[in-house]
Amino acid sequence: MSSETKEQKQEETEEEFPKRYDPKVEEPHWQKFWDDNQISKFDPKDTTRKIFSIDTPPPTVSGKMHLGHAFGNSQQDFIARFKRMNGFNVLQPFGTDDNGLPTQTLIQKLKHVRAKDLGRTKFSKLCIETLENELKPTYLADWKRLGISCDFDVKYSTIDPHSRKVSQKSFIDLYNAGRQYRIDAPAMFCPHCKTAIAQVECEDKDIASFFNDIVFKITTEDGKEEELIIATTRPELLPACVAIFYHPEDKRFHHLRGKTAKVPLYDMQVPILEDKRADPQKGTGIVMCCTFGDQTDCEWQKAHKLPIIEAIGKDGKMTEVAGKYQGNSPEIARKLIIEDLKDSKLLLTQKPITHAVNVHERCETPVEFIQSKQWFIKYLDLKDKMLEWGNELKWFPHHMKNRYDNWVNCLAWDWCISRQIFFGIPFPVWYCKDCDEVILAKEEDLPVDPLEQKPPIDECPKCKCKEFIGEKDIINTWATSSLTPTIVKELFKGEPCYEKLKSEPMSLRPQGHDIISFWLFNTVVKSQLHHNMLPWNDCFINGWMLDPKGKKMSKSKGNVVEPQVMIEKYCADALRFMAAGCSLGEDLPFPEKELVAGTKTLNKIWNASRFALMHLENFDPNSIDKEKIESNLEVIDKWLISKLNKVIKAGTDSFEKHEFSKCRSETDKFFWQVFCDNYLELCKYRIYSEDIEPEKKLSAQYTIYKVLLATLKLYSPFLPHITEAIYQRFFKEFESDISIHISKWPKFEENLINETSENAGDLAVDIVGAIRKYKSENQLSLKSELPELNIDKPEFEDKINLVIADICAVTHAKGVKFGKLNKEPILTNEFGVGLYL
RNA sequence: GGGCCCGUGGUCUAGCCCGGCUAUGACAUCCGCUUGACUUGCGGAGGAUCCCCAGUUCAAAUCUGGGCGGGCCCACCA
Repeated sequence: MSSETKEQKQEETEEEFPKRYDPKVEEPHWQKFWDDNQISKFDPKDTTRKIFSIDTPPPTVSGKMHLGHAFGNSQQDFIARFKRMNGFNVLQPFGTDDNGLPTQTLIQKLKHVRAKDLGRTKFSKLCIETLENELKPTYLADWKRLGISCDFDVKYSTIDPHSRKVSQKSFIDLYNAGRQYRIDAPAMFCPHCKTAIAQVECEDKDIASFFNDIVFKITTEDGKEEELIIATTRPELLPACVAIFYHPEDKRFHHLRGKTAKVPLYDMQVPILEDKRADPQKGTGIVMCCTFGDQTDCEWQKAHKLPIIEAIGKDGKMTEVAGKYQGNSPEIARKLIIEDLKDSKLLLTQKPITHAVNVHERCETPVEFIQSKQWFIKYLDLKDKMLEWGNELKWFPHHMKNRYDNWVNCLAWDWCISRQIFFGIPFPVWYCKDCDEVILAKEEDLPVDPLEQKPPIDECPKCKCKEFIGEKDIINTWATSSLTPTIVKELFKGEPCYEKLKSEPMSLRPQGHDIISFWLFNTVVKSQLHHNMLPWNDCFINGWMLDPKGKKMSKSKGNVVEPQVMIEKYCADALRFMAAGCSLGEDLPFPEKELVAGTKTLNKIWNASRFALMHLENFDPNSIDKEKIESNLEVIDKWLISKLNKVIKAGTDSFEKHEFSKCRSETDKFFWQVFCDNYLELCKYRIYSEDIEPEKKLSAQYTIYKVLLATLKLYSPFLPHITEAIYQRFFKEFESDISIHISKWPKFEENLINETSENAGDLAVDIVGAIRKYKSENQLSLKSELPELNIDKPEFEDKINLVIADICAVTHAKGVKFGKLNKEPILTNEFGVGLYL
């Protein structure tokens, strides 16, 4: 070859396989390629392949992917890609959770409107338009930019007509099954947002307050007055006081049993009762029960059938029972009442305290309990079954099941699903104006909006009245998002895969540990109630991505790390590399240096591939006698292939258990230490030498091809972009698959495990290592030539003879001799081999 | 109050289920080298009472019990 053509050739290679890997160009390029070629397509017509279906967590609106998403979705994607390469028809849908209060709040803020000014219909329209046109496209772009292999054509929104239909049907089915009931009940209520809220929407907040010792008066049998001191933080609830409790074993108060006490400032007598929920240690040991100061008050009301006096109304203000305090907020009323108590000498002391108060997590307003008609799902009777269902699920990691069990064991209420907000899925229900009879929508009419549409009947079946009122409340978002498996499956109605999908649980639910008690739990409950089966076989619980100091990321703390910024600074593969390094379920402070390590790995993969492929120019794996080559492989090649197979085995086994991080670390170790640092060096002399026997060169080329391709495949779920970039540049020509991501996962070939070769190879590597150490300690260049190498273990002669050429080539030794020399060895290696020069 | 997880060189971490050589790797530090893919590289060095105490065992980072420390979930919070 003339020097001119050689240069030309060089340039061509450069262009085809540039010296540097540029993720900013490559990543978007391959993302488009996958889109165009529908690499992540779920095939609904395919009834032969096994389905692997993932109940992907639909992100809530905000329009931007945050690091937690990037982390969790990457991990989910590793599993999806692994399954795809293992021959599964993978269903990885893309949903968004646009339902409910978060959306309502966001849209109000973005559009500077108030939901109640527009009304439900107009406001909902605005929400949906903003979601579809402004927020979702950004979301989708973020997901694609990270290389998540969802089938983006399989999409849903928890507010779209399809989900509305599924959700409303769920309500009707549960109603017909007798599990849906509507009662007047104390429900947690946010006076600020003016809606009922569920237990899970509350959080604790420390608030400064006062313990007020208040005097209740009792008239004893002999006509004398006794004073009863009660400590309370909520004197404004005095008008709603319905009873006084002490602990049954608290002898101090036994004499009061059956008596009544007068409520200060109000002309009311309330009974004095026993209940073991009253704590003798707390306050004065005696407690007043008001409608509804807190959860215990609600329980007492139920247990002792106490009257209900509403002191706080649905507008968040004091009601008429509060007398002169009517119309004030509870906060103001409290101040006024305290003043009046002081004036009447009914307030003994005030002790400042800080106590945790249940507040609505979105607005931090203290939660009140108010009496109203709410829809509940009856499920407290199923606690034992719920525990069984939890046992049937396969948990990764297993200990996360404890949280589920803990939650079930602590359940105290049926599930309140009514919300008094504007944006969401309406109840498919009307009420008869006269008798309040419930009129359900017909299934074929779903989805319906009872505020816009008429009920399916003209007159009430009970009272023959012809007027109906549509339900104004909407269904809480969790009651819909707990239906995601059904929402996804129903998208395929009429497709060949539908029956199969419907008849079995989905394969996997990946999600964070923070929502085990609602999303996971509620999904299990709904799936069992509706379909009598688990929603999925496995659930995979990922941890939280914390800030670099290990604190929770939050906008208010200003410690949010944005994945988009990290992708820009490093690249998507680097971010995914990091996500692949964390073990299951563990929270993890954001390790930015893992992204640096990822970038280095990408560089190493690129360069090693570039080197390897440069020397495979005339190698065509399809026109060689594979069997002949395989039976005549050089020892060091067998050594490498044997080690590769062990990595394939370990990597595949751990991936099957969703322990992808082990697969990454095994691959890392093999690729970097075995393949690059040792093998490529050991085989160089065969590659470069002009006068080497062609078989020996071919053996190296065959090995490089095979091992590099397998390594890329092992890396491909984690690093989809760079592996594709290399596959397309070289391997595609010889392999039939249009993308590495739908090629076959490397197969473990037990017959290629070769302990003899591994021993010999390990010995060679060890001797090379010893020489490198010697040179390093003597500050010699690694290229410096050595005279003959003497090895004092003749029993290794056979083994070393197999790899002698490789050793000499790497250490630049002239040759190797065996036998003891009468001088100190330069060093001794771990095989007890003394080396002499 | 109930439950769960975690505690390993300066920092982060693997190993723990299933006990066994000199405890893994990354980053950082120091010394050296530039081997015809890679200064985003290569070789080497220093650096760990594996939280503490007790027990089981020939043998404990690993198993058991107790303690200390950190975190999370749930409940309570008159």
